Amino acid sequence: MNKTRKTAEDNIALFTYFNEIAIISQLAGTMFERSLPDGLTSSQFAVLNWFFRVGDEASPSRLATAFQVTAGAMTNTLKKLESKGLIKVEPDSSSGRKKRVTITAQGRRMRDKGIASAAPLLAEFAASFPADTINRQTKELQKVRQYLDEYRYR
Amino acid sequence: MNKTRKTAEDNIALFTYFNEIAIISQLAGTMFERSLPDGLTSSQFAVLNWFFRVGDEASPSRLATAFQVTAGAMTNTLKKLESKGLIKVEPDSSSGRKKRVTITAQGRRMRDKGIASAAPLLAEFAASFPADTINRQTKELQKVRQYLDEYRYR
DNA sequence: CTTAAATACTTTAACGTTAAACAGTTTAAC
DNA sequence: GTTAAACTGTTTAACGTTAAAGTATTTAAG
Repeated sequence: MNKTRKTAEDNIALFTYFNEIAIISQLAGTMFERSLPDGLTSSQFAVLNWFFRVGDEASPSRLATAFQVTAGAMTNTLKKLESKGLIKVEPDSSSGRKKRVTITAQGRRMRDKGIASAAPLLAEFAASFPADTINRQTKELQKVRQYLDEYRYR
Repeated sequence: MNKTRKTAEDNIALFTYFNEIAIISQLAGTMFERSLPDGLTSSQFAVLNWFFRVGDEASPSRLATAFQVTAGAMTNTLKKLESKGLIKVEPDSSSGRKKRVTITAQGRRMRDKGIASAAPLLAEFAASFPADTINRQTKELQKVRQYLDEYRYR
């Protein structure tokens, strides 16, 4: 088998790999979003959950970086959340171009409600896929993510 | 550690897992699409490549199923491909509601050009991630995909 | 100081997707 | 034969995203 041939096969394998990832992303995203309450989207929930996981305060750009979306996309998500009263967006006293984003009490309740709504879905999934299997795969995926993330800015 | 606590941790692990997948899907999709020639999108390329991988003839619904998109999305993709002369869409003589989709010679050339354009990207990736590692992960991802696919129609 | 560059965020247009409504065709039951 | 259900594909509106242009602010260089 010559080198060209091998490369061609590798390419097919990589297409398959990324195709599986794309389909899982799409199916899981749609299913998860449907399980959320009050028309909450995955993006919106992710932001609410960020406050639970990471901290009480954020800037739009920090959130955009955390979720790997453009600043424009985050502006849009934050607007929706703010109009629902789930977050508060204020000018940041430390800098006139920054904004200070915080979660409201209502936002915290919505995050908990989201967790509860999605729980059955996640529990069923967890029953089919052991936690340690998923955690191992997560570590492997993180390496791929990190690679792509660095490649992107070369 | 009680059961409720464990479930909460599992949920966080699953969020992380699906979040990694979503971000990889987005980054890889964007990067790959940028590497494609003549404004070809990932979806369009995927259809052209399907003809190479699977067979010479398809129906819109078969392609929609293969790529897990709605029929409407496939209609849109096929229209674009047809307007570029990369595929041919005809009525299917075997059934009045089906259509018969085939790739043109130009479409085959575009598929090859797409492969060539994306090759450097893929080669660099392949250099960082051994083929057998990727193939093992693909198998694991396929199980997850299959699960979601079945769950979806329950 | 002045000014150019970098930073933070918003706005707009374009794109691909979904869901839902729709039209035409085939299948199957009676 | 008639008719209801299932199937195949299209159209439309809405949505979240990106890229690019734009506004406002801060930083840094001269």
